[in-house]
Amino acid sequence: MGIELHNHHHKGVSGGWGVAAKPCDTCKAAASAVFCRVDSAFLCLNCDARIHCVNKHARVWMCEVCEQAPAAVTCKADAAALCVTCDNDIHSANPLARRHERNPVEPLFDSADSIVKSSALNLAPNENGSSEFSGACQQHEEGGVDSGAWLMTPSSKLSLESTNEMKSGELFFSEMDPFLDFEYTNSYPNHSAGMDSVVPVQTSKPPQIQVMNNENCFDIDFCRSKLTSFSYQTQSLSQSVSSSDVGVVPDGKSMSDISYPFGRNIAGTDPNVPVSGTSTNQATQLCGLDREARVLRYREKRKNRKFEKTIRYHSRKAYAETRPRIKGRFAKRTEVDSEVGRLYVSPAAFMADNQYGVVPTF
DNA sequence: CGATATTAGTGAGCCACATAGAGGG
DNA sequence: ATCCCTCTATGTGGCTCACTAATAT
Repeated sequence: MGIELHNHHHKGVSGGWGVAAKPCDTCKAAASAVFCRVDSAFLCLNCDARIHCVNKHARVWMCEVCEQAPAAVTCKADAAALCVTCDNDIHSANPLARRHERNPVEPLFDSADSIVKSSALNLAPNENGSSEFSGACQQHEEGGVDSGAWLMTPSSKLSLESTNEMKSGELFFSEMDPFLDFEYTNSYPNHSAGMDSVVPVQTSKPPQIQVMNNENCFDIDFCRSKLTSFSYQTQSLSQSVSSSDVGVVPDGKSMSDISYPFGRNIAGTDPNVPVSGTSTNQATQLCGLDREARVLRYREKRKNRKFEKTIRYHSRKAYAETRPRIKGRFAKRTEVDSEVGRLYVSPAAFMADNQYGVVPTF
């Protein structure tokens, strides 16, 4: 059941820009959630649980963007696990993206399904009717240290979002790229540094991070600790929205977990997983094609967004780079300069070397 | 703790000239 | 309709300077 919905959303929204998520190599029906390195197989949660209940091979989550390849890194700013291709694609788009802090993804050895479920369990309301997460949130808001929200797994992120929505009714815009679309007023400790908050300074090591080996690889605890240690200031989110995109994706009725397919299982779609309340179910049902289209449009827009200077005419760039300057300003080219310039580098040759469109002028 | 000085960061503007594109013949 | 020519606006990178913010005294 959960897998079916999972798959549905893979194809509809998060499934790699219209491309269906990679199917499970075993059942061929559900979308793969993890990749087993030992077996070289893509597995859905159910098959993974069945196969790896005994043989606990090292597996990794699927890339959250393309869902076609195993994740290779986790991006702190995007709060996502990405494959090598998507990582290169996304984080080479602009200087801001390049500054995103990424860490090698660490394999999981427990059943992915159990991890998902344990995440949900940790989100179950306690006696006070609030989840552990909300407590962590509260602690954070009371002066706690940002404990690395970016380290959440897809499932835990979703759980967090849905729980948060259930609790406060506020939107949780995890889908948004916070550093590009919002003005966070205080979401991160070092926000005063402006865009430098892209790579937040960690004054204290997040509890869910464990140094695994001498290769500076972090063990991202995909199980439970991330949920309880995670903290986020939803208030700052809801109050600091400034982008026109904001009104596009989260509609206040549905979950904002489109990019976190694994989490759907715990969002009320898996009968085996306890979910606090029915609002998430209702919210899921309210996910319409319109919203999916909006989300898709947003993600495409975000993916293609570039903040660096766009060179429209490479030929002009080539000329500008070869032109003589005086204190940075373009200077008149003397005959000597012209000769030197031609001998030194011909813009046409430069463009030809760089495979630009050449407009011969010499 | 407030005032002043210093440092750091940011963005607009300038320059010459090849070229894209519009317009006319 | 097509081609050719002329003219104009555009875009290009490195540097300076003015301004603001942050930090130090």
